[in-house]
Amino acid sequence: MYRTVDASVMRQVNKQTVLSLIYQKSVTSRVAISDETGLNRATVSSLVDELIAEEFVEEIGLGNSTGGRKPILLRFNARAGYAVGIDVQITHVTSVLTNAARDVIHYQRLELEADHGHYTTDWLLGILRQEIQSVTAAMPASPHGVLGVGIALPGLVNHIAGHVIYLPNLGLTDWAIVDDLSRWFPYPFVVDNDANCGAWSEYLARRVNNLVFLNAGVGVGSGIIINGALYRGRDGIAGESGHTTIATNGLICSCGNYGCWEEYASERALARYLREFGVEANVSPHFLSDSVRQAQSGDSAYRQAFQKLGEYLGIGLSNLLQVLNPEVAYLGGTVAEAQPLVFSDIQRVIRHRSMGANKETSIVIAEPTAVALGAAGLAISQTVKMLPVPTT
Amino acid sequence: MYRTVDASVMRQVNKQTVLSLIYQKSVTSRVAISDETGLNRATVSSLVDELIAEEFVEEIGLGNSTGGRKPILLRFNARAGYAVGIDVQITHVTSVLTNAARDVIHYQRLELEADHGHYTTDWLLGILRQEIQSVTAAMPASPHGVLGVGIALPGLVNHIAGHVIYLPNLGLTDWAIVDDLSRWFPYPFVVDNDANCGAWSEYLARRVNNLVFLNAGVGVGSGIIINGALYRGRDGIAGESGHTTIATNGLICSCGNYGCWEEYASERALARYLREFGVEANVSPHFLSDSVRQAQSGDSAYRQAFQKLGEYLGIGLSNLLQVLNPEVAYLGGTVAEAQPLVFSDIQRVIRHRSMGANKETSIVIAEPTAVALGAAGLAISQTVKMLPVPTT
DNA sequence: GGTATTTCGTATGTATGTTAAACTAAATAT
DNA sequence: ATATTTAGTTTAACATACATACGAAATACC
Repeated sequence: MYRTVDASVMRQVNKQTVLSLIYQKSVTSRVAISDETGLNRATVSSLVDELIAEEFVEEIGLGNSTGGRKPILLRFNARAGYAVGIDVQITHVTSVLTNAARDVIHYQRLELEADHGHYTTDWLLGILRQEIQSVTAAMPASPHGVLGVGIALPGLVNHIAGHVIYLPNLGLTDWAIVDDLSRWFPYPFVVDNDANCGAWSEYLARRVNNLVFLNAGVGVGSGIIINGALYRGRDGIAGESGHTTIATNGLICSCGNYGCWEEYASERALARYLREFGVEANVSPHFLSDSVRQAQSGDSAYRQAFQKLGEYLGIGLSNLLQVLNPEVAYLGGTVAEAQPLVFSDIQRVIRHRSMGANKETSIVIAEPTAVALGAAGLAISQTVKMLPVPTT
Repeated sequence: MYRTVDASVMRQVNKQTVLSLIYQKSVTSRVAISDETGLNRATVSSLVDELIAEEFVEEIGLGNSTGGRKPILLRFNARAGYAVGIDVQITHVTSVLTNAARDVIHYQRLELEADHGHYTTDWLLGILRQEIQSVTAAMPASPHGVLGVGIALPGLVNHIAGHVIYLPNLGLTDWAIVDDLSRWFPYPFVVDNDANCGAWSEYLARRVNNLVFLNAGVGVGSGIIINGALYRGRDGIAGESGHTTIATNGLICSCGNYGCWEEYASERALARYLREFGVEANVSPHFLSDSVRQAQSGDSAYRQAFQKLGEYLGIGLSNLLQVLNPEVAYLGGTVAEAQPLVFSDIQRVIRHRSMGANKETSIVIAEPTAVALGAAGLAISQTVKMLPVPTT
């Protein structure tokens, strides 16, 4: 409840500051850390010594002198441990193995049967087990081993309890997923919403303190970073921007509401636009990439459908910018693959619909692995307590 | 940049914790503080002694014993100093004088000429000077005197520089308001957006860590509290929810965009609905309260217009809930006066359009003085550094 | 009524941790 | 060769919270 500070908290905070700094920089030195943080050089020395003893930091030789003793270069020990990140989407599962510095060591993608029909927790548990097994097989030996396994899911998740609340596209509810996985593996597990994972990934990579990560695929959701921490809201369901109204009397949505953004800016929306232009279209594992190819080969129905998608992405993004005034907005999910076809329309609509400084907000396309990487990053952050903490 | 902790920061944080606790509680004691915070009793004693010396805390006698020595009761010294809060709206100006505990000592309201036409900074400066003068005349003597003057403005404000960026309804831009006021008074000044002030007021009153304050009057804006601090975004313009799209091809808004929420859920919108129902109507100082009276006297055009207003308030509020998942949403501004006429429609729409737990978010009607009180609260928080800080 | 017990608050000594300053180490500059 | 500069360590001083003991002042109980 009340946060008080004693000597040990003081040291912990300072140690976290030092490790975070080393984590961000590729290389640095004790004096450089002292200069940047304002901590006394003696304090930095003592903290760094501890971090070296814990094998989270390593000395990698001497740097260049500028007229005096050469600094001992310090680096975050990327090989301190490894983490697994798994991004579960309705059409495919992306898994990564990263080292502690979040470099991707191994990547794999599994297509899911589009017509599988009904999904069960057992079925998904089996897939996750297999993914964890095959990904960790690629892991080298290390002092800390598996720092954690992060799982990104498309829907509502109680990240504290490690429970699935509701995954609309998979039709799964109330599942103690972390408990089930813990029966099979001795690793620390983390589950979170996919957009939250994406947001955390971008935060760790660029340290933008206030950002929005839009995950647009079959559905649309967003992750929000505020003051360098994930913002989850009262019930952990903040960022459900896919189900905000952008057309008061618009199309009915799967959630029962009318005019939800998701109905206008998702893969499902793209398929509908295509049908409106006379093209037979339905969401499937390669639907989006196939459509991008069609559009790029010059098919005008496809081009127009993507243009419409871009405009609606712009409308909803503009709404997010107006409410949150973030430093950067990231566009991730499968829709990000359509960047060349939608980006200019997104930008145009934002410039038209946003006010003042929001017009200039940079919109950045995220890598396809962002969500899986973020899940791994969450797992690392949770285990290595001295790195940035996702929740305040 | 980097937050480090030494002994003095440690003490400062703990002192802030102690004073914040005393500020919230009506009365408490040293041991109770120790129990609640976990701080050692000796530490609490020492911190409380300092706070008493600074006259921010006072001992008010002995409490009841439960079988031992009676506790010395402690209380925040409400008479430590006073603060002024001024809420500037297009139709009226509300000013309050509060003591350090934010009890209202004096209140006054000034109607503004609706047909004044063109507003100037000199004109507004004159009004503010007069308000400050007459409000501080009611101020008793105190150890800290005027802790600060807070001014809430309807529009974009750079609260750090103390500059007005743009007040759309008043047509004022680029005004170093704090500099101008500082030439006339030796008080610490704070300016902020009106909705931010309202949000801060509700936070101080109830300590809800994540909330949204909707200020709906002639225009619509919102203030956002996240993790117990005002969230302002990159450029200090977060919360411009009045200019989010709720109707893609809707009415043109003063901002140039189409389908802004503000065009559907403000006093201007109410006037339009009334005209649609055949009633001659325009925004003026008493337009809203007059309309409420008309509706309550049974006029069906007015009732229907308010119902429509309620529905659209619900749509936009639902969007805010979906994105921010706050603990509570507060409805302030003049539109709050219409509570009996709009509340059930707001609730109904939210229950229909929001997902899961957001359906149950409590919507609370704010007092008409909330914004002015919040401006005073910001001024106090800025001066008395040991109270909750509005920005992290 | 006297004594034990409980609770509040303070005084004292200790532990922890940061800082300042002196010092050592090791480089470059002259 | 010597002076100067920069990196990192050692040492003593200082600040602060904490544990413990203690005194103050009430209630509970015989």
